[in-house]
Amino acid sequence: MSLENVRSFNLQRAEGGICRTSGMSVASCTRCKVRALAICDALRPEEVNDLDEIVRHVSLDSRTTFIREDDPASVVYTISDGTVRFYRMLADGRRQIFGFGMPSDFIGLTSGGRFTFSADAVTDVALCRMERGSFERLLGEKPHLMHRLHDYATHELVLAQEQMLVIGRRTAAARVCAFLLAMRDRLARQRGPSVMLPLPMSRLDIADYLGLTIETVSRIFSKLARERVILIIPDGIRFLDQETIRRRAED
Amino acid sequence: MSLENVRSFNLQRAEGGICRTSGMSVASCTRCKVRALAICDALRPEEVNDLDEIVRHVSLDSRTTFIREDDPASVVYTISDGTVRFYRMLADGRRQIFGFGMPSDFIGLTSGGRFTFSADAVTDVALCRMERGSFERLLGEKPHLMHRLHDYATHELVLAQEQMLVIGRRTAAARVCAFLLAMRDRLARQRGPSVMLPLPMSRLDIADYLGLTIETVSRIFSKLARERVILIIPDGIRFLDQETIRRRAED
DNA sequence: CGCGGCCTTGAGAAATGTCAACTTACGTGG
DNA sequence: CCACGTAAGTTGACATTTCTCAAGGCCGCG
Repeated sequence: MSLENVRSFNLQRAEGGICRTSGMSVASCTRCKVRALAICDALRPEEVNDLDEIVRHVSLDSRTTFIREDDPASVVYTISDGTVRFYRMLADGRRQIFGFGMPSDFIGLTSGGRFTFSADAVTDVALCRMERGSFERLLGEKPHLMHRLHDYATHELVLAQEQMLVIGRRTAAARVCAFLLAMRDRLARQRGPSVMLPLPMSRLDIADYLGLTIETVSRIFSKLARERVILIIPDGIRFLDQETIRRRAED
Repeated sequence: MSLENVRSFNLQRAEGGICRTSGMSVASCTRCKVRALAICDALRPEEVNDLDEIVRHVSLDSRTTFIREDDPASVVYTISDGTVRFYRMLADGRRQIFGFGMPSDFIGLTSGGRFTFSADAVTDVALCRMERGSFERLLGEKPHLMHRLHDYATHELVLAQEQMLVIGRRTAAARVCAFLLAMRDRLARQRGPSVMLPLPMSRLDIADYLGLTIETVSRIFSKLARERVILIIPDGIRFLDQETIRRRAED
């Protein structure tokens, strides 16, 4: 391991902790395209107005860091568009990405009043921002929302445990294949099944999610492409032989 | 990686899914020693009777498997005594332990109606068992309990992410040191600080928790002992130089 | 006293990381 | 529109960590 693991992440800084508000941001939750998948779905149509009261729609440029580890967790978000990465870093620059947030994902499960992770926009991103106080008041009034949030947290826990298994006990090639399948399944739930898989995150992001180096990830992508299991296209891949990927994900 | 990763885990089987009921099992939640640390603490003293109505106290011999992956998640538990391991296994015998359950821990955060992990008693164990239906009814009646459970789930998620960082980005020695410190802190919350750390789980369990092999864990324990950083004692260790362990946990 | 389970240690193998060079893609300014 | 500069990705050669396999030690229990 190199002593100083210096890497340039080339990040923007979100001004004053809040991000520029986009022109699109006045849209109402009523017309939200991802509501059915988000925790907001727990509210009945007539309750959605209560959401509009506390939501501020914000847009972030790609590479913007909008949550920093140890920040007071005074806001929560729902992602309405784009991809986000959640991570922690070690003093020497090593980074572990905990997951990628996609539209409908909730951001704000924290313990002890502070964020235990940082978050950046991987692509341009649109978020619904709520003050934590307002959100918790709403939770108190709407048991269904509380219940839905708890289900979400539990699901995230199951995913985190699955990822522990992937990182702790699978070979490098299996991790990459498991990642591709998990991303495909996630996207399918949003937009239906497809052999095209957009991958907005970089190889370095994938490496830091899987506990590998960028070179190892790159070699495995190349090998899969050479064997005609996937086709590498700009910002994504196309699945050519899903059965082989499924098999490799087990190793 | 060996093709067949055969290991003998030497397990008992819990009869009929339920375990022998011990003589001690009639004790009431009112006198429970771990209630203050468990989610039950969310209930006011006069509400604890509602718990007694739905709790069955059960005892398990060490090595008993009492939850199997994919079982319908029809019960939940709180651990009142002993140590439990939670894990998933791959087809070839590789195992990832997600965590060790200790007194006051809740068991039953599941998504989709089935357990996504297995659980064994590491030591003899005492559990409070509740039918999931009864427990969820209670949750519905007691918003404070629901809130407390959600906090518990969120905390578990934060711990799982921390463990992802440990497994994905730390060296073998750092993983072992981080494990020792985490176990110490956890025990300290229960019984106050101590330089004595009992380790009821085997080296194999520790290896499967840290994504390492038993040999690697053993070598690191030996090295720490040779350097007088820890003292290895039967079923545990004694900390001799905590500063060094803290430093090593960062590598 | 002997057996089985767990732990330890050593030697060599394998997987993955490191370092360095090179290619490709893309946006910007001349 | 081209040329350049930068960031991202790829590939090769070599280093290192961790794993694998094998042997032996320790200890509690029948």
